[in-house]
Amino acid sequence: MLLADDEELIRTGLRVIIDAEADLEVVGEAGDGVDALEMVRRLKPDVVLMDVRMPTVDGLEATERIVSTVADPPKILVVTTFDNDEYVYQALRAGADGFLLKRARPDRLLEAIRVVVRGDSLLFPAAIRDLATRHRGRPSALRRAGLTEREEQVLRLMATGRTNAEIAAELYVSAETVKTHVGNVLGKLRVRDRTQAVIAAYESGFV
Amino acid sequence: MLLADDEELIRTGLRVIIDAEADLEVVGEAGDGVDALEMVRRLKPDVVLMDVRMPTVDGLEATERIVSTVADPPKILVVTTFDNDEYVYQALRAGADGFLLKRARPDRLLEAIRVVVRGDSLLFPAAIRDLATRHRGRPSALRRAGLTEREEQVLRLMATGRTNAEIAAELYVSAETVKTHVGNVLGKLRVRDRTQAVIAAYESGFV
DNA sequence: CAGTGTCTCCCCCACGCGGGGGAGCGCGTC
DNA sequence: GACGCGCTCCCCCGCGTGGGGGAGACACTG
Repeated sequence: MLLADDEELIRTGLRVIIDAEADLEVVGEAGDGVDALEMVRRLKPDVVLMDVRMPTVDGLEATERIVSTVADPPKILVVTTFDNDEYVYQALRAGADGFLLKRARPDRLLEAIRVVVRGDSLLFPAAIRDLATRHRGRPSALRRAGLTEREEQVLRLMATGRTNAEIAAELYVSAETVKTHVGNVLGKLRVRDRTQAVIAAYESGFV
Repeated sequence: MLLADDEELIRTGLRVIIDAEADLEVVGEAGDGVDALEMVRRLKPDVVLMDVRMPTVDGLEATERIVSTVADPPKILVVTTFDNDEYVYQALRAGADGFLLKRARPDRLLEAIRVVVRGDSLLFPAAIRDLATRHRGRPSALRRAGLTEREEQVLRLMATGRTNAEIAAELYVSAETVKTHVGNVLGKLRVRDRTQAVIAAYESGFV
């Protein structure tokens, strides 16, 4: 396992916790993203505990580079301090295998590591759930907006970046008809323009 | 624990697996969303295994209703058949505590249940990860688009649904300046209009 | 049967938006 | 100092967009 964190104190703490386990072993420590990438290539660890905020290259960028450039990349657990951290999704999109809070209890930390090592699963700490669900309530808003089937179709096509003319061609109707549907969607969603409608669609998980 | 699935075969299979465990007990079975909601109110289970596709009210809607209307709601594990199921995010946003594939091995299923019961954690099966990371590669596209700091600011404000004039007011610059930045953003992201730019921002995890 | 709702199409009009061009300023680099 | 670059501001122009109005066809329901 490789530890990547710019604070030595954190690295030491993690090392103590991890080395106490018979089945886990720390093979190296990196202080920034560049070091992390280099050490991954050289030491070929099976797991990396990756801090987000680091000098030179942050943990997200490092994760992305590792996943996209290293053959048979290690499992990467992104570790961060704040539970309201907006990096969660970005971490997963960058190719991380898991996400964890630094203040998690050691047994949870070890469990997360084992889960990631063993299978290919993601373990989310509790507080992170809020990030996934922070937009709750709103889907109902969109759901209860009472969009008709046609209006939903149009909204979906709007959310692909199409113009009214393109939507019209896609649905085999006139552009005027699409305009009507779009207008109805905007009214029902109580938004000003198509951009806000698309945002509402994304925020509510509609797309 | 409550099982909610429209296929009796599935319910039976789950019941057999679960009842074999000493610490887990199935207290009821629901065949659709309405039943599930009613039984949650009546039986007050601590966990619900919720299928997505069900008659009357689907599992997502049922989850949302339970979470938003039941006092002290049970933990809800959404169970689905397909690993390319786009319902994952919607499930989490609806308030589900976890997501699981039906074809998961029984021990994984039981582990997921225990994780959800014990703490408040989310367990993602492997294939689900692709959903979180399906837009990978693209963030780099956006990242490598070479947006300047100001352009990033403008893009973020665009992604909140603001007009150029509002962005201008927010940044204390003229609307013409904002137009220039917007134009640069569109060019660098290779998109046609602000709606597509916002979509790109969402798809790449920029927001 | 009448009423409601949805989908379809049309008109006019104001305006935000994006594309084209140019231009000055401050900054750091070579 | 020259140069590149980012930020700022301005012009004109075409057009997609959204708001206002109306209207006919069809299906479903009370």
